[in-house]
Formats: sequence, structure tokens, C-alpha cells
Amino acid sequence: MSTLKDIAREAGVSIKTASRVINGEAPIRPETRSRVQAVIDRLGYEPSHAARMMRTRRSGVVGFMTDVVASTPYSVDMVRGMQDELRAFGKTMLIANTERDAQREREFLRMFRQHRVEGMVFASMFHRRLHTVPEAGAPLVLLNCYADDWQGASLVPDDHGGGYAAARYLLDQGHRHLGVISLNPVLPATQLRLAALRTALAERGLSLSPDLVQCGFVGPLEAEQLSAFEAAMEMLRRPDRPSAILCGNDQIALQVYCAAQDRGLQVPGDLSVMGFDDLKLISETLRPALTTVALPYAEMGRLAVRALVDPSQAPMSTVPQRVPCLLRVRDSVAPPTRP
Amino acid sequence: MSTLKDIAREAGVSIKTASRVINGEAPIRPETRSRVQAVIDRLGYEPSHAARMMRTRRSGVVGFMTDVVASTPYSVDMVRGMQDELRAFGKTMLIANTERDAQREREFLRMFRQHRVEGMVFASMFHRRLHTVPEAGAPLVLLNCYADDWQGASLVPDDHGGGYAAARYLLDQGHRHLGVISLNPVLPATQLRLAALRTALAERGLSLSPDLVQCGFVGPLEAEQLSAFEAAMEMLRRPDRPSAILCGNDQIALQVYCAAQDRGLQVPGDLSVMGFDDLKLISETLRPALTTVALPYAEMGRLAVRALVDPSQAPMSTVPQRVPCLLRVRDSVAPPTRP
DNA sequence: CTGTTAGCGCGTTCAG
DNA sequence: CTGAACGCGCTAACAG
Repeated sequence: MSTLKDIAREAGVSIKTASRVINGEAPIRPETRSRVQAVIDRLGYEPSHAARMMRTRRSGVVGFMTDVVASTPYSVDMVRGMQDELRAFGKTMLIANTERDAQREREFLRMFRQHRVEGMVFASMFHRRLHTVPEAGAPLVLLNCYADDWQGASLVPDDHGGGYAAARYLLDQGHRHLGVISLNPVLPATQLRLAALRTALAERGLSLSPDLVQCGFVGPLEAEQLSAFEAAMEMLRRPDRPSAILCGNDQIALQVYCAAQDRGLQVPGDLSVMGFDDLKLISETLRPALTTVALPYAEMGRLAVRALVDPSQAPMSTVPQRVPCLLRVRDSVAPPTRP
Repeated sequence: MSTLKDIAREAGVSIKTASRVINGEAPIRPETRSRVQAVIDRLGYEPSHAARMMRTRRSGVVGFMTDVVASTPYSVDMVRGMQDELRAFGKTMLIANTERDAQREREFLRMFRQHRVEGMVFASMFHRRLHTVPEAGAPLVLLNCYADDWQGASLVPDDHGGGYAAARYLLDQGHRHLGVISLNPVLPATQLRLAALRTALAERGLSLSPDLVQCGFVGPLEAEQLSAFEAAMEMLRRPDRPSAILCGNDQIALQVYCAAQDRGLQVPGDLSVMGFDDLKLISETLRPALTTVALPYAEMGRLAVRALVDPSQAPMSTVPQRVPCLLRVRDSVAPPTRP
């Protein structure tokens, strides 16, 4: 690969002049500029990022670390959102996946530090509280999580708002008797959405039957297994079965569809189903297509980068900032046939 | 951030000695070593990747570029496979997603060149032929694609083998009357699997009814829409409906489940379903869980990195290397009830 | 408008 | 076993 010196020599100018045309600095005489440019094109020259970084002491790189990718590819939307925004600033991204392994986390943090990342984004798979905050010697933005001893930037989905929107939609369609198959109860998302649901219900003088609130998973949080099918089967066998089920995520909703099939119930005719997450792989593929609430992961990625790269413009507060979750109306909810 | 010079000064040794303990070079007197190490730990020193790279002229970075992420998060497995292997070699990864935009592709290639990537992996969403080969001035491995004018390394899933395994499994279960809802016919994957199916059928003196081979998508390849539900409905209404349906991917299989529900057919009692891809989000969530064929994306990622980082060990041939697709037996296939 | 000089933080060379 | 000096490719600071 050729160097700036080569360009300068070939073009018969000084190194600095070559540098100037590359960086579009200062006024350069047009003929000089085009002569230098011609050499650059001919030699296929690209400035060395490493050398540039050494001189300017800015890496132009931000690190992205996730805890688990697991079954839910939640991080790809965040990555895309981040990339969109980074591209606009001419920056690049290093990614790391710790798989919840402390050893790997340390290694990757070292790697980030060696690359002198200008910022770091840490995302957890579930909206949760962190015990320790990863430290890469650069500004940090937390995605989908927060920490008590951490007064920096933190972006979380507005689970309360999303849960409220879902509940209101079902109520507006005429449902009065709702079932819930939730995520693990220890997750803030679960509690926030339940609280929102109870609020929406209370506004109409209704309440939630405790029997109709189930968890869609079994086992410890780190190794939980889907059990929504069984929960749904049980719920649908009851004489007072709900006319609609609110699900903790789209996978649960998928299992509810399967349970409905098994019970000979049509969606949405006999049973309305509401998902959460808007995993297109499921929500757009199911027939009838799934009405769900979209998690704003791409938007969170964009906001995180903006906060990192241009902090003045994004004055992050010390409390987690809630990013809106949008209701995606498709075909899995209809007015109830029995009141 | 402190530098090697700081370390040397604080420890009262020369820069070179400090450098030696960091890189574990040469014999150093133990007491000197531990004194230097103590300073390193105290100052939280990390060597500058940029400075190192400039000196050694090796970036330790490989680039990963994908064409579309779209609905199918196919690339996350590749990324994970690559990361596993890169970690073992102490290297890192830069990622880019072109969204099939030539402009973006050029920009990212420049970025890769500026970072002096030591290798590049290009992955396409579908197993396909490339018109032009992206060039980053470094060794290249193609994933999921190949090009006629390109005699370098290329890894593709063994669609023929996977299709054959799926067909054999259905035949071994006793199925004789098979339906197919495939990917777009222009894709090599489609043709390879169909050929494998015909071979397996021919081995038993059977053949495929042309009426029972449908495509699960409509519209042009770049913007195709799932239409497997309609195809399945049509197929299941036929008097000679198949006892099993082979699907081009797991999303198609999901729609076949939905169509079966609509027709009042139980899976696998009335209809066996075989997927392809093994998207866990779908295959492990469906009830009954989906029997499918796994695409070896993580393995392809690992192999690509190995070929790049240690070419001697992985002598890639000039023809695309086929990576085995494994049958994942779950619960969606059972012996047919009507012969 | 253009050129000269001096490092950025490392690893390498060669000399102790 | 250890140290001094040099240069990787580039840009900042300051001349001209």
C-alpha cells in the first residue's frame, strides 16, 4: 500500500500538500489539487487509519458489547441503528459478545481500551439492572439496562407505555376478560407492563383475574425454557377462558397460536393474541399476522451513538431515558365474540 | 492513558525493557519483571493498538461485510462463529452491512482498506452467484456465494446434502406423497435441494408430482413477499394432498402450520412438515417443534476465519467448498396415517 | 497557497 | 540481560 510520501513524490509536491488535498483542507490551487488527486487514484491510495489515529489521538471507533445473543437476535437492530448513525459521523464500530462470561468481558474491555474507543455501548438482552458497570475508559451508554451506582446515560424501552398501548387497544376492541402470559416476573419489563395493564383496566372499572396471569417460562433466568404452550393450554381449557391473551414476547404469542390450534380455537375469531417485541420473523410470518408492540432497538442504537458522538446535542439525564414502544396493528386481534 | 514511556520511567527501566515484559519477550530478571508489571497494573496501562500496528504493519483486524440483514438474521451466527475463532488468534473484527447499496459498499471497502484489514469475509443472504467480487486489498473469503471470475476461497452450505437428508428422513418415515413449497426457483439452493429430492425419490422408484411443487414467495427477488400460506392452503385443499410438505425455510414452515390450522389439520398427525435453516426462534418455539435442516452458518464463519488467518492449514480449493447441513429431528414429522 | 520540522507510541536494530 | 536511537505514516504548528 502506498503512503503519503509516495503520493507527494509522484505528484511533485510536498507531503503536507498531499495531506491537504486528501483532507480537503485550506485552499489549494485547482491544478495542483487535480494533479495530486490523479496520483491518489492511480495508486489506489488510502490513508492509514492507524497513523492518522496516532497523530490526532482520536480513534473514530466506538465499541458495542452485548451480554447474550442467544435465541433472540435482539442486537441486530441495535447494531443497524448504531451503524446508520456512525456512518453519518464517519466513525466505525467494534463489536463484542460476552455470552455472560466475565473472562470474555474483561478480554473485550481490554481490546476496546487498546483500540482507544471513543465511546462504548453496552446492551443487555433483557431490560434489567446491572450489578457492575463495564468500564472501557470512554464514555458509556447503557442500552436496555441501568445501574444504581451509575449516573451516566441509559436508554430503556418504555415498557410501561408499550404495555399501556397494548392494553388500551384490546379494551378499545371490546375485550373485558384478559389473560396474560408474561416474561419472568423478576424482569422490570414484566412489572412495568403489568402495572400499565392494571392502570388501563382500572380506568374502565375492570381488574385482572390473578388466575389468568401466568409466566411463559420455567427454570432459572439464565437458563429459562419456554413453557408458554402449556400455560396457554391450561388457560384455554378453563371455563372462564379469556377472550384475549397479552403475551410477554412474540415467541410466547407463537406458542399461544399453537395452543389455540390444539384446542380448535381460531385466531382472532375465538381468541385474540397480542405479542411484544415485533420480531418480524414471527410477527410478519404468522397467519393471521401478529398484532404486537415494537421494541425500539434501532432507535435506541441511534440515540446511543448520538449521545456518545455529540454529547452537547443529546443531554442525557441521570435517570434512564425511556424510548417509546410502538403498537403494530396487524390481524391477530378482533372484537370478542362472547362478552 | 499512560504510555510505555511512563511505565519505563515509573519503573526505572528503559522503554525496551518495559516493552519486553509486556510482550513476554526474552528472559527478564524476575524482580525487574514484577516491578514493571506492578507499574502497569497501577497505571492501568494498555498498549496502543494503533502504535503497535504502525510498527508491526499488521492490523490484527478482519472485515465482515454482508449484503442484507433484512428479516432473516442469518448473519448473527456467522458473526459468532467468526468471533469464536478470531478470539483464539487475538484478532478483532470490523463489520459492515451494505443493504445492497453500491455506494455503501464502496464506502465500507474504503473503510476496510484504511484499517488495513488482514482479511475480509463477504457474506450474502442467499446462496447465490456474485457479479462482482468486493476487493479490500486483502485475502477474501466468500460465504454463501461464489463468483465465476473468482478463484479464491468460497464456502457454501451443502444444500444438496441437506435436501437429500431431509428427503431420506421423510421417506424413511414412510411418506410417499410429498409436497414442496420452495424458495425462489432462481436460487441455487432451490435447484440443488430439488435435485436431491428427486434423487432420493428415484432411489425408491418414486417421483415428484409437478402440481405439488410450489414457490413460497411472490414478487421480484430483491423485494419478494412470503406467499407460502396461500400456496399451502391451495395444496391442502387438493384431493391428492401430500402427507408431508418440504419447506424452503422455517418461515415457510411456519405458514404451513398456520394453513394446516386453518384447514383443521393436525401437525404431524395429518400433515408432516419439514423446515430448512433451523432458525431457533421458529424451530424451537413452534409446537410441535419443527424438524428441520440446520444451515451451518457458525461453522462457515469459523472456517472462513481459519482460512484467512492460517491459510496453510486450510488449503481452500478453487471450487466452492460445501459445508454440511445437519438434520435436526424434532416433532413435526410422523409416519403418514393415510398411505 | 505551499513547504519544513517535530513528534504521536510503539517495536526493532544494534550496541553495550 | 538491558538501553539508545530510529522510523512506521500521518498531521499540527509554524514558517515562508
